[in-house]
Amino acid sequence: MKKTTIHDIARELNVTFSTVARALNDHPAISVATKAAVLETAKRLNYQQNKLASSLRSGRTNVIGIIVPSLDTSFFSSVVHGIEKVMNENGYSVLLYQTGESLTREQKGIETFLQSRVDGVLSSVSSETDGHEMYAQLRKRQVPLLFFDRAIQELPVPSVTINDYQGGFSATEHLIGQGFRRIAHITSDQNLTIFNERLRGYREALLKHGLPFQEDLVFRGRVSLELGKTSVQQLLAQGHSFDAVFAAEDYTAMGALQQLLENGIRVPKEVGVVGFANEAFGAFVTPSLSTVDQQTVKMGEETARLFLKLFGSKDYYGTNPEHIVLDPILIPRNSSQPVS
Amino acid sequence: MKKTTIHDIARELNVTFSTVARALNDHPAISVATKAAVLETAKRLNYQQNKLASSLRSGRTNVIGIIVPSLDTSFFSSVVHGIEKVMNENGYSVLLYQTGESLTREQKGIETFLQSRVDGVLSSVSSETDGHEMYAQLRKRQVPLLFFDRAIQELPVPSVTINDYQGGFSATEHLIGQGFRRIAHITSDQNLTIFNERLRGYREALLKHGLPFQEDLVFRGRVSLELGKTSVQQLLAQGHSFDAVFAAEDYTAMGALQQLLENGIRVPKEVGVVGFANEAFGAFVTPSLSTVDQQTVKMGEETARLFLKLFGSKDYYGTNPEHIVLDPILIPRNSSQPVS
DNA sequence: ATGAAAGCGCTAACAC
DNA sequence: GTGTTAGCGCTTTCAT
Repeated sequence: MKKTTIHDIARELNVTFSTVARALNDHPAISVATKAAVLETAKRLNYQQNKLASSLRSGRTNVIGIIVPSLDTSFFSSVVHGIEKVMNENGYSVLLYQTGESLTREQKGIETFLQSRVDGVLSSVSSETDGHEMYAQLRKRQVPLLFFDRAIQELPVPSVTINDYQGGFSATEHLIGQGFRRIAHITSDQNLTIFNERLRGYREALLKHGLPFQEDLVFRGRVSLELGKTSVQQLLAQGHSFDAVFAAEDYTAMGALQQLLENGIRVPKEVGVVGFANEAFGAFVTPSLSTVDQQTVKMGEETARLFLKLFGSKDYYGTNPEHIVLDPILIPRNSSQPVS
Repeated sequence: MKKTTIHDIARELNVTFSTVARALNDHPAISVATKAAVLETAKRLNYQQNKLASSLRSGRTNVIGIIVPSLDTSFFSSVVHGIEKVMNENGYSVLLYQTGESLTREQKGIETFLQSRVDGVLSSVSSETDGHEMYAQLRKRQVPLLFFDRAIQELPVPSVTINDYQGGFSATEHLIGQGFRRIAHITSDQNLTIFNERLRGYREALLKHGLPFQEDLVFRGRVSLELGKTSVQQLLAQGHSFDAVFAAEDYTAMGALQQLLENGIRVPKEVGVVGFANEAFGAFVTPSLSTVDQQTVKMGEETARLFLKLFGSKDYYGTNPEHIVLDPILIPRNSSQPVS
């Protein structure tokens, strides 16, 4: 089946193809009659506009590109869910690119997006310390860019993030409020702002309440169930006195929780545990895991909305970049509340 | 910054743009010298090929469209993860469309993909009983189509699914093997093949082992934690004698598990529970939840690979459609094993 | 090995 | 209100 073009419709109706084009794009200067006729014929001939041609000519694709480390995590898939939903409602299509935390692939993704002439790029970066140049490319070419969750701070680019500092702070303060005094922290060695900020929140909460910040209570590694377990093992083996664990990520918290229970330590009676991310399993485990919700879907929606708003304004890169910071929500559950 | 085109490069080197085009696509008939020069100049001028133009001309976009109900579920996001990974490795970009289980939006998604001239569509349908026509459109236009997980059986379209029948069968047989005899089943009222097949597997396993299939032990609704709870409540309230629950979905199984425990019923000692989907939480709850793994990432990868393979062959719709059926994997955990 | 020319299907500026 | 015209930036065929 040969594809129908506006020329086919035009021939059928004895008008020129530009009349057809106008009818299809409901241009103001078009008679009701021809418009109706064109629409009817278009439907009859099964016409589908060729967006390649229209984008090539008009310079707009109505496509945005999303860059994420991986969809195989509930966090990013849920953010992408939110982005796609809102963008789609506003007539945009979404190109997806996973980097697997690789800078090379991130590079390639941006290049592809550039070649596809996307109207914008929404990215959660793999590394904040590198990759400035490729993002500068986007700016040079005037392609709107927005960071979500993970931003390169040095770049003046709009962003939607959550207040990880506050998340770390309120998680820690919550533990303190529950009577815990010697709180260990398990975090990532990835040197991403999100983790550094959670750590900073942890530290500040301690200091605010007159508790010492001790480096030897901070454990780092690739956040995972495993890291949670080994950290607790070390804590125990090295005879550290501690009465709570705040892990910067839920799987890690889960590992800590499991290891504590395995060692016959009662949670939250003897040791309190708080995680971060509000993974689905937290509500179901015993004791249920206290955590910090990151409002993932909302982050996606806000990202899309901010993009749409800024894209509408004349000069995307002209004005001071807007930063939306979402408030994380502490979800106190049983693992951190010995009393209630 | 004005975008660089092959004409700019040509001008710079005093050759025609077609020479440049050839160099860029490394055409065989091109001198090593000019090719090097072109490549150097392209890099220097920051040239990025315009895929819109090239696709418009060549008729290939190297873009495929994916249609899923929602990314906000671990199942589909994980499948999409697998698809994108493989497609990307093979030089394709991925357009994403979420339907939210709405037929209208599915319709719109396909239309968008048609207009974007994607090289193929990979879809997990929202409804198997409707939407034949829009998928027929794709065929008419010779756009390769592949179903994954949820297929429309009546349509002769290649697909990658899992053997839900076997999943239901082995889950049920496992419970029987553990000594359970009166096994209730909780499933969806959505009338999707995947659920019907799990039910069929449940039924056949019962019959194979000389146990009666009883309609009043089958509960239907929107699969969810809630459904699991209410089903168990009904089971209990109506005084049904039962000693196990096989839920066609993990959250539902979790609800059942919670309700059982709330009623002081010991799991798996008194009642065994098996779910379906291998959600992350299953490994962490107490007792850990037996379930059936669906090999989500593998499904994505297989989907992509099958597409690539078929796309290579001359006549996509000519031959008999190939169906890949993955084997689900029973994951026995504590909730179903009173003995071990 | 390179050049010339046509055209993919559309948008948009300019006529009438 | 409709027609005419000129591209958007590339691929591809046919010459040379």
